[in-house]
Amino acid sequence: MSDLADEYRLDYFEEEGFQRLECDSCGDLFWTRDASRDTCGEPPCAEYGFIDDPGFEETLSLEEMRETFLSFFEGRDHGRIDPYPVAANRWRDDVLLTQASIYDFQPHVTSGESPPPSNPLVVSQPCIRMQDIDNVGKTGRHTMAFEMGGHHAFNADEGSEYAYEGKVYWKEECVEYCEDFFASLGIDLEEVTFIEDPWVGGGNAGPAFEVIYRGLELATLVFMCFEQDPDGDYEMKDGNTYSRMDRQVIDTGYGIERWTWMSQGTPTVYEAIYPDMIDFLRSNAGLDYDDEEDDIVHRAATLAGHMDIDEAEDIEAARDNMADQLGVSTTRLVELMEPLEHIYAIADHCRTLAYMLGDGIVPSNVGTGYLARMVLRRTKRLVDTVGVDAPLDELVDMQADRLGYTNRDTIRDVVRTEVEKYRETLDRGGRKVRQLADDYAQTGEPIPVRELIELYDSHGIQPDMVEEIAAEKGVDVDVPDDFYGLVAERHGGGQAFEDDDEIPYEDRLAELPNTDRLYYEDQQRVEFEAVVLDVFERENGDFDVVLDQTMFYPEGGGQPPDHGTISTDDVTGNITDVQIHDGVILHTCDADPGTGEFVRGQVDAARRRRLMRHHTATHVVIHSARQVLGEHVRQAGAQKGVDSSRIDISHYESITREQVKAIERRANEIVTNNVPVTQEWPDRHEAEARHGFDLYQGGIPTGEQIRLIHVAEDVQACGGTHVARTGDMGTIKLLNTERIQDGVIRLTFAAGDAAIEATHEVEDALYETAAELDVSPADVPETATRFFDEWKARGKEIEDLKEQLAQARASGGGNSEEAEVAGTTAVVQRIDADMAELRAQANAIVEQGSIAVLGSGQDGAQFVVAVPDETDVDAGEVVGELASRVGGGGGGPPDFAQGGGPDTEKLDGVLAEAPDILRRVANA
RNA sequence: GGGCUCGUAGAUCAGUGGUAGAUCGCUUCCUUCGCAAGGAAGAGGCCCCGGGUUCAAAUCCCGGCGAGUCCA
Repeated sequence: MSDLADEYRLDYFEEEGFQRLECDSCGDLFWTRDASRDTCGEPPCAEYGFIDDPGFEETLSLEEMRETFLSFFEGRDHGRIDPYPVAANRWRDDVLLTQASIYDFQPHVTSGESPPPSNPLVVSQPCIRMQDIDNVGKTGRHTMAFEMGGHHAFNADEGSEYAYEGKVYWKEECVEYCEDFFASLGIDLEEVTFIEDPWVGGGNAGPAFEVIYRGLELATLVFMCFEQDPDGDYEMKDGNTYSRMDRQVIDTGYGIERWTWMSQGTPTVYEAIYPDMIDFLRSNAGLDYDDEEDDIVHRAATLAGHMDIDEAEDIEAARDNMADQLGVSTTRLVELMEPLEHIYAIADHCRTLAYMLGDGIVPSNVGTGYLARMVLRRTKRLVDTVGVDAPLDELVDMQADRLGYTNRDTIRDVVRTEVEKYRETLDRGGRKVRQLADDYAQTGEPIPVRELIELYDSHGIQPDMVEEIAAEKGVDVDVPDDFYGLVAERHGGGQAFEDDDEIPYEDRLAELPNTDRLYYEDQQRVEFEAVVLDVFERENGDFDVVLDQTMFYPEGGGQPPDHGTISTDDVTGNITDVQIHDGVILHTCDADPGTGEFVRGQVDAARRRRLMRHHTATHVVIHSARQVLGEHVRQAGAQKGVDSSRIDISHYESITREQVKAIERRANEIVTNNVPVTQEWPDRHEAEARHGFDLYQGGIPTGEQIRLIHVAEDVQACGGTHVARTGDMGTIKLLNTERIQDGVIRLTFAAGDAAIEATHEVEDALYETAAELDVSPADVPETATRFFDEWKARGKEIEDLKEQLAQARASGGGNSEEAEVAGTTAVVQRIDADMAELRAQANAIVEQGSIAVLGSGQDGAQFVVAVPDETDVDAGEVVGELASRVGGGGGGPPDFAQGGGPDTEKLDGVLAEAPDILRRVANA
């Protein structure tokens, strides 16, 4: 095993007279110019040393700090690039949110597949880290939303075949840049420490420094140069072994907020970065502190570094400790600090929401939408707790305004919709808990944990809300410490792994050249000639054929593969599937054309035309949906087909019929305008700069160049095949909309002849209905309503008549037998009617004070037995006896029972025995 | 992507195999100059849809649709 220690021995440190020391308090190793230092300088080993005593020469706002950082590095040959969205899933599929500036360049740049937009480069990247959520407001330094300033350099060994090559700069230069930047802000470099803190993440690793100044970590310098390798020489803190790779990436993170805070020396970072919002919230919540109280708050701020819930094992103990040092009671400290902490958190969470919603995330119960929902609900709770009297959409808007978002109306609309949904959930939850509390109030037992878990997991009701409501009803609640652990347990741990499509002949494929993709050269052509490069026999007897070039479109981007034939002079084979693997296209064929043969290919033109129409229509539909519903609409999945296609879009409400029509109108306008559909292959960074990340509606392509499809003013990165002009689609028809998740709507549509076919189906159904009702199609809805109303009225009338008939029969005899049982008259009667009528009849007889035993031969043999009050005969038992004789069963309460069986022919005989049975039961 | 919960009168819900209920709201009448309130009577249900089990399903089972919620 190699030691990482050597990695930290820099010539720069040597030349500048640095010492490598060990922290007296935590034992971490660090580098410093000041040989007399005892500690590493980071809390909890030290306290904040800049509160009310700014650490830089100048006081800077967040905006000024960002600009200072960017222009410093720009002036040192770093290309300045625009920040990426906070929704990282817009350009990569392995994470949800952007958590660091290096995310912008993963995975394609860090892997060497694509070149960086500039090398070296500098960026100030908005990030969101949900894992810090509990620390926000408490430590004074943690924020969920923040800007990470990063200067990055991508190095690759000479001769390696990456999109970049050679050395830009490495550790020595990086540390020097960092120190120069500090120096440019006028600080004494003697006070800075570099703590050795190896970094591991996402299969890569490397040495790294945490850069500390006056108790605050201001930057992290990561030197990514290892990759996971079971035979590697370096064992890292995650327990895995790593080996050196042929790329070296400089990954730095400068907390722009913290640098701003350092320059101002305010009690917390929040007051430094959005002072106006903090002022607004404080005065709105009525938090006016006098000088003495203010003094406590300020002094507490210097100690707040200890509040980190990751570090401090017990937040209570940390508070006691602080109160002790400040000479006030813990209660008083909490009383002063807690409302402030809430306000800080509100400001931060609103900024987080502004980022998320501004980037088009729609609250939902899945993915990033769920995270947005969680943050919003938490924020709403804080706002209510601390007593801020302003609508949440206004608070989020303050941040959206500050951050310069242009879609502020949509953001507010989304927040209002979501707050309303939350209110309904709380209402529903409140009712549910009250009901439950009433139940337990009766028994006097506390509400059990089982119920609490159910309330939270299935209904989203927090245990503290249950406690609150239960307390009103005087019911105890026992919330266990490991509550959320118990919830997790209920979900089980099983994680299904998806099988990668392994190809048995992967090695041979790797040696074949990439197939020439003729379908990009001329998307309208369906015939071509090619040479067979290789043939692989599949297990089921089919063959996978590799050609030097092909017109067949392989499955991809939601577009199914082409079908068709390939033929030599001797053999013709049907192509049933086409797949692409690392640039090599496999044609699944039911015949073997023979390696080296010359083949003619013929694509199934009708199928392909339909797929192309649907693919272009997909672009047109999402473009129209964005125009009708708003810019936040984004593709959340799509599947093209031959008869219809579907596209899932993000949207926060269900879509109205009017909106569907508007989308359809807009889409067909584009069709009617008959504009050309064009493709181009620009450099990916150039394309991103020109069109933004909305390009990637259908997924993230790889490579230096990406293919763009232009349809009218719509531009999307897309690998599919398209019609030449929009008019070729003929027409676009939306067939259905459904809400497949909260916040995700599925639009099903058809284009061209498929649209006509789909319309015919709907019309056929309507015309058949109209013919059946004998009215014109336009009158169908009205007629259906009338029929339904009449049907209901008749049902009531029949019920009424049955009642009357029963009364009449009961008083007018009929074919009934009478017998004396238990001092009462028993009426035994056969009426071949349904159960409802039998019941009505039985009730009528009982009202006259007699026992009723009724049988029906309609629909098998059925009985109803009813007994007047205070007559000692169990109707249930009687029915049981009767029913068992016709091969069935029955039962019911003692005064009214029903039953039956299949043997209808025995009915009369059984009814004749009824008086005997009644007597037997009465005597029992 | 997975787990869980729920669909019954206009609203909120009870009913967990055996005659579909409560509260509020609604209609009419009584009391009142009128309103609020009170009293009396009444209307209002494809028990989400489709299959299955059963003599019998709102109730149990399966599938679908719709809503909610927790987690990745």
